[in-house]
Amino acid sequence: MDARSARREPTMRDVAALAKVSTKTVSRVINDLPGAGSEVVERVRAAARTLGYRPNLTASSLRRSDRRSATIGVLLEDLSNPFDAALLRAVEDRARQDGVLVLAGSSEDDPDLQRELLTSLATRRVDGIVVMAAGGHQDALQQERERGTPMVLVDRPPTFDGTDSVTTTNRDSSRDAVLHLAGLGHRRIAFLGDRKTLWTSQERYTGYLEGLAHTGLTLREELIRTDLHGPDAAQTATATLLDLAEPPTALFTAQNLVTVGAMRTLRDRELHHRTALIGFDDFPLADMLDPGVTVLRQDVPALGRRAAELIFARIAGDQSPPAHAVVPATLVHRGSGEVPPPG
Amino acid sequence: MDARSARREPTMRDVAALAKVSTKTVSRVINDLPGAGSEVVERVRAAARTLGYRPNLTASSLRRSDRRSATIGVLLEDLSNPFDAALLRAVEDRARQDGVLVLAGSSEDDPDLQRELLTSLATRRVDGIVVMAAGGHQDALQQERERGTPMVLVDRPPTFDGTDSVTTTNRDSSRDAVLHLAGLGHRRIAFLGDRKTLWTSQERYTGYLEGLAHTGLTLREELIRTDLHGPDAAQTATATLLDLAEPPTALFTAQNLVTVGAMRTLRDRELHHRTALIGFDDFPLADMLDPGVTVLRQDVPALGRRAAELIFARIAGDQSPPAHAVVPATLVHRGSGEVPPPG
DNA sequence: AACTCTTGTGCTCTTCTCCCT
DNA sequence: CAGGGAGAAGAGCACAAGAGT
Repeated sequence: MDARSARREPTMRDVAALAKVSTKTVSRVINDLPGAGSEVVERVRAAARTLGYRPNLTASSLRRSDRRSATIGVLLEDLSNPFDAALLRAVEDRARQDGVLVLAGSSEDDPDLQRELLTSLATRRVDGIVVMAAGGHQDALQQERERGTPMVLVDRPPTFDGTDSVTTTNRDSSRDAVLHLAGLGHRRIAFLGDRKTLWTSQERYTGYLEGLAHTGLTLREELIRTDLHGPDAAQTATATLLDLAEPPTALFTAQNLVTVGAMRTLRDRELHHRTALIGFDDFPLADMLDPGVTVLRQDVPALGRRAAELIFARIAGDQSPPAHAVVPATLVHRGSGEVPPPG
Repeated sequence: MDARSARREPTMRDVAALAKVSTKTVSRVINDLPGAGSEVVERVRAAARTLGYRPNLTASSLRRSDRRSATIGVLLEDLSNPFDAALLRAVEDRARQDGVLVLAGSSEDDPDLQRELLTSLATRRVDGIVVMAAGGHQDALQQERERGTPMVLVDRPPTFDGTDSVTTTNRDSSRDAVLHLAGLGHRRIAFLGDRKTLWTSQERYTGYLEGLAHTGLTLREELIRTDLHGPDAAQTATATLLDLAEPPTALFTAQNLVTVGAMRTLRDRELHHRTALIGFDDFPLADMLDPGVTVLRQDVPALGRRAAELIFARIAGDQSPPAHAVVPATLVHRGSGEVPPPG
């Protein structure tokens, strides 16, 4: 096979020449537009088939009046993260309905990298962008938005006006988790969260505070650990908490990897049946552990679906005021969150 | 903000007009080509900035002689699967070095859907395609390849000639797992695999057979369970195995979800400390279970990296004979694979 | 050397011609 | 000859290559 021979892709002109019609007629046949007799249609189809002609969407979108690229951009934090991956998949499913493909990118939560990816998408003239905003300023996003690019923010809301978003009930669900623990009699409930710059972290922390307030518990600074980036940090932070004179009897871990780190320490100290634990975000096999891990489960597919619906509505010309959809998370009881306080 | 006003994207002509130069000069400045005086360069840059000009890559690639779209396609089975997601991410990282973006799609292991995605990529004139071939015939892949599109198959090899591939040591590693179990004295080792049509399944089964043969164990048909699609099927299949008059003392589960299903049944019957288990493919928290799950770990990032290197080499014009890279999987001992046979 | 002009890329849109009732 | 539909011709989309000034 000499597949790499410089065999030029056949063009409409080639098809037109073979079928002995004008290129415009070929265009009509290819795009199923009226104005071509059935005999001509057949001739053109046959010519296209023998030449192996395939339309060039980039050339087409350049000329067409709607100027659509039939492509959207999806900028997440890390495509290899299961949460992000599920999100991407949900968007892809919706996009396929419209024959739209998805350009995917990982911003690494770095505003500079996000800006680069953004311009990269812009030069390709994508029809719209679904984006998990990187921490820090959203200048690049706002600029892009103000140029008129349809945009939906997912998982984190925009810090500027006029843009749709889809988020989870971070605050309310966190409060519910604390209420659940307090309802069992826990009075010393620790909070373990990751980077404070993340909007989701802040919301979950606020929800934690609301939970304490609702039950009349007093905030103890020594039970708060934040900026835990990754399971290792969470592991040592948990150890520190347990070494307190009055250690917590329950832990609320506000992120996936933090939950894992906390679990490791509880296990190491054989406390996993004596210290309660509720984590934000579900993870595989959470039910197989001993005890099963009680979590707040986000409806990730719904998050992605909603974001996709919004972006395609905007692309289709929807002019309604910005929507800020909120998808509820649910408390999944598996055991670790139902451990009562000692005594 | 009236972001959606039909403000036309500024073109090179607009910039040229404002800077009072020809479009070609603008082109030179934008692409950092020589032949523009420093004073003119500044004038053009300023004009581009005030207009908010951004080059149109689709128009550019149409005209340029290399005709690159600076975009590649990545077709996997399911982007929300952690394995696929890690692969995508690895390819993306490599692509970023070349300023290339990634069009991602899920084929659902459906040849028809794969063909659709393939033509969708083709109409966008991607520079190359990394693809996890769907089961069944690879006609569409072969056709696309024969048109000259650079292509690399990942995780599964091509059934046609002239195309690069990157796979894991499915067979050898499976054999090693069986040898490991046999070395502990196990004589009744069961095989649980998923869809037989999958190349990886077949390879792992063959490795299992080789392992038996190397240690002089006889194949027992009743210890073979295949076509287990998902954890539920694996769970019941495991139950059936354990109900045999002479049940297996060790299980080799040839896929992720099958491993999970088998574990559930072992747990339900309190056999997880008495029946050995080795699974193919690592998964999060495998070390947190009791006992830790011994697995064959694939080096997914390496798989993706290798695939990306190959596709970019081909895009750059590499004409060397097709490469078939094989990335080794490693046996990670965590306990479940080290359970000795009873007695 | 520094710049401009013209042409061409694959396709679609608008305008126009032709031919048949 | 009016009317209409099938098809052709040419311009233009945003940009780049090459020859020319």
